[in-house]
Amino acid sequence: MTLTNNTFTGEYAYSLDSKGRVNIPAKFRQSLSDDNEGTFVITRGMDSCVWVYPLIQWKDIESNLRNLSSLSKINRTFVRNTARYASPSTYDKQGRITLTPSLIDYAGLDKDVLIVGMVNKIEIWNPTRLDETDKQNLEIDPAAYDELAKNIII
Amino acid sequence: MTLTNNTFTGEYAYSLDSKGRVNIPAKFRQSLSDDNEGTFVITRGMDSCVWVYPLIQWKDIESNLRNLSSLSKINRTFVRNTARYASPSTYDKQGRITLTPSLIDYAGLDKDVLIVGMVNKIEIWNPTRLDETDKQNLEIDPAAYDELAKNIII
DNA sequence: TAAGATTGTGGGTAGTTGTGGGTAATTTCC
DNA sequence: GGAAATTACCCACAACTACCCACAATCTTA
Repeated sequence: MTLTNNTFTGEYAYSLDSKGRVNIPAKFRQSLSDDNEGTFVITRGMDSCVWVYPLIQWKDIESNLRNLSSLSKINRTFVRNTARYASPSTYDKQGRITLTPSLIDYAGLDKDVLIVGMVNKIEIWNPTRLDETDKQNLEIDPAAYDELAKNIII
Repeated sequence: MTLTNNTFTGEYAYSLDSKGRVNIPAKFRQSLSDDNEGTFVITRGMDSCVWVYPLIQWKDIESNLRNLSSLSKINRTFVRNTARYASPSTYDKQGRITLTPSLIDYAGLDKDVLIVGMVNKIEIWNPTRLDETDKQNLEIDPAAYDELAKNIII
């Protein structure tokens, strides 16, 4: 059952095939609203994973980028860094999207991948790397958590 | 599949042939709306790369330039530098545009080039120069960068 | 519990895409 | 005006991609 459109939660162990395709969990596809036309935009995540946005979510980002004048150097850099690794991918009849070799390399993906719902987007991880990242995050500054707590009620 | 007209994202490694031709990635050509008549306007970028605009996007810039009064010195300089190096280029049956020797020289292009989608335009880079530019940009003011990122929820 | 539908995974094939080069038309220059 | 250089247009081909079908495992439902 779908709770809210374009909202993703949960974790799934799937596999990347020899052609660079990964299945998008059926639950995630069902959550996608029709105006996405079965399309996601994949890009580099801030951690070493792949970020997968529903198309309409990405379009929003895109229209913000479009309004940044290229006269400013910092704008150019920001637009370039954001747009450079992003590419749309429509899922096939079997529900798979194709990842670019460059993204597979960036995230260090192998056959086994972990797909994680991140509410408004999806992350694709090499399971080993996610473990390592988790461990590093244990050392996170408790003060930072307290700061977060001010902004969100859980 | 075309998501949005005249919108470009992603990075592609292509090659410049001995006749000064570069392929425009198929995805970019498909994104071009018909009123562009397969034509781009190529010019010098503000970084050391070539900027490639869809024709209609360029026309828009042109009309903005028209509104800048030549009474101001900075306006005159800006208009001159922008208009001076711009020339239209229609892609051939194989999807390639021809770059002028002057632009190839300006961007220091060699056989291998990197084509980067910048949302409303396209950049053509010598990969080495882009690397260098990336490194320099690490020294960019992080506060200003964060300010930008804050307004665009990624 | 059994039949049917759905889901994840693998692979084959036809069409598309990137790249190189050839030839005819056009332009430039002496 | 004619030769040389440049440009525009065409063809060829290897590599890649999108699309299709198949099948086993899982889940749903009666």
